[in-house]
Amino acid sequence: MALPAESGRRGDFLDTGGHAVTENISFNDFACLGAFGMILQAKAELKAQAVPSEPSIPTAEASPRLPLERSSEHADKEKAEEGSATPERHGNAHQLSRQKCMAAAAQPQFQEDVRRAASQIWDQPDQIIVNQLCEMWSLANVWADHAAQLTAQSFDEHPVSRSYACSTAQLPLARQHLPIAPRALPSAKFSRRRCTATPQGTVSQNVQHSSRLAEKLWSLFIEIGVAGSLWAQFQGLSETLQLAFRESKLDSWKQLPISSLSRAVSTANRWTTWCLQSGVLPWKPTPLEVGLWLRSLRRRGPTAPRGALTVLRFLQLHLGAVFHAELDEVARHGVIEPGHEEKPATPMTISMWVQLEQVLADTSSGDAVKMLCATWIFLLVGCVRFAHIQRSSLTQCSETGLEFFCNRGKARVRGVQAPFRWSMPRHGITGIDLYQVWSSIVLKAFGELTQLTFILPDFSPSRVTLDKVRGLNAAAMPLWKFVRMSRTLFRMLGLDCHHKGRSTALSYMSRRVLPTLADMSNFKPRELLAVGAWVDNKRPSMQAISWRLAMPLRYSDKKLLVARQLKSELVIAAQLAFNAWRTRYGDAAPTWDDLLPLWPNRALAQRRVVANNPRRISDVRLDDPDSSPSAESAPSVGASVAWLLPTSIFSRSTLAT
DNA sequence: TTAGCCCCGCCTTTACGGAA
DNA sequence: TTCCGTAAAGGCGGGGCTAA
Repeated sequence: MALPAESGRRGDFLDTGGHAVTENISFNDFACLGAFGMILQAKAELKAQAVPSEPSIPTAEASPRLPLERSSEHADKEKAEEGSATPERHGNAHQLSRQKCMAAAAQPQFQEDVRRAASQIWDQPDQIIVNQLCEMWSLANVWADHAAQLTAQSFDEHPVSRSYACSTAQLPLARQHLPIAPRALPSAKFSRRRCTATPQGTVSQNVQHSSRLAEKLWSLFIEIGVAGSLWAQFQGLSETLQLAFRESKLDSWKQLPISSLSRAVSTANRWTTWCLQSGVLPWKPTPLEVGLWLRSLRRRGPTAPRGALTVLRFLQLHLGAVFHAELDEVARHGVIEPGHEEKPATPMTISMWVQLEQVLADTSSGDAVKMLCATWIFLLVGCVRFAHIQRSSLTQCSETGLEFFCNRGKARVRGVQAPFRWSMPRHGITGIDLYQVWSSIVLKAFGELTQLTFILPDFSPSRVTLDKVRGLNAAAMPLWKFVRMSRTLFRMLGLDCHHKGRSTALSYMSRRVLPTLADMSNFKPRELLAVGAWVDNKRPSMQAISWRLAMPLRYSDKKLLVARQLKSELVIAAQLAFNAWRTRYGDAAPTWDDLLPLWPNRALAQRRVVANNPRRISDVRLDDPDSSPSAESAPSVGASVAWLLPTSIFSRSTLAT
């Protein structure tokens, strides 16, 4: 079989006998191949599970290499990383992959699936095509990895100098668990407090607020009246249809976040106030007048004009207000000031990570403190946003990992924010069982986990400081409170977190850790994407790569498993590096840069992950929907427990936003 | 393929009313 | 008087999309 000569171009695929399979396979066709290729791979693995030499993580050894032209420097580096990978093993892995594909293709139902999928591309797919699809996928997957990696390297503007001087022989026999020294909290008055549950909902308050704001927007629509672009159509409707139009508008606005609605209303108020003071007709402005208003906002901050222009576009779209936002005369005033530099949150230090886990493991820590610490660790090892954690339900628990369902993601597809699943390792850098600690508190307070649609419950009573918390509310803690409570906690622990010169507790401190470690581990582009879907689209190469690589990830049946194993690998790597640091330098707190020379190679970390995963998740996964956990069945550390939630949970609406 | 814009949810800060 | 709860608004991150 031949491969397309150049990435992204159309090309012919030839079978081994030199016959053209088809002409001009486009990238879209290739995407389709990827989709059912994943199906194929999943089915093949089910059949091939008995093969003992198959590693749990897709390592370099499991992927046959293509004869792509590569620089010797790169080849040397990769060789060093892969360690024990040999041509023989590559060949064996390739052969195994082919065998698995053929085994899966022999199943009648699967052949039918592939035939049906193939018919979407070719009019009359025959058995040859079906068979060739199997083989094409195994090579295409590897080809995509290499093409993406080479492209990424060619666009890498600021290559990081990495050192892999620390061989496995130099590392001490890394302990599976870091020592968890008893750590007395500075303020003992709240440390032993246990929490009780207090039912409380916030849904109605949010709905009422949304309704109020939506009504205000409708009032603006009426106020704009004939000056608006939608008014003529609206007036042409019958009274019944005008009511229907109003209802549809209100409904659509209520679906938007409250912050967006309130921003639209307040910006409209500021605009009309300025118009009043400046003698401008607010709903019949000239482009010059709108531009001058945007320019006047510069004193509020470097991005204030851009934010205002965004809202003007929103008002144009939703209310029909005419702000001429599409004209350059207006838009050029709504830009960020040149020279403005973004300053993202600094990743949490490894010392802080360890310290939070030590507090979590300390039996003298109170429930509120433990819940805060657990949330920080969840954010870190899960590599998710705080808002997503607070919209997530635990759906599966195994010996080595947890799987969650977030009922609303960030990405929008035609205006709809689709839900998504995410996974994380069950154990932290110190080896602590995160599920055990978290679930014991939640189960004690609420009696069960299946109805919980958030990770961190709000504290009760309201309006109290951390030391006076008595219980947990059946509602998600809002971000502002998490930040405030965390600042208090960090202050008590003597942790110093600053951003832009201010003491703070940015949730992104946690979320940026694993992507940083993935970079230190020299992850491949697709692996980076799997860890946190962290895409730098300001680099065009990465945008293209993210599209290309997201496709097979999206369709992969094992993406959660792969993501969790990659996250586990990073946690283990950090653990090994930290142990090496302590062996050499004692208790001195290292930065991530300090750990770079001690960073273990990937093969070592992967072996450790495999050693820690005695059974694959597919082995312990249960299909019994009644096996949901309860307070009585809370698993203990090391227990072989796995369960699934009933599917009905996925259709449940969110508690609070 | 690439550069760049659009859009909007999320993050963070600030200000203020009011409860403790 | 202190500090908590909340709203408002600026700022940031990143997916979606398209013209060149």
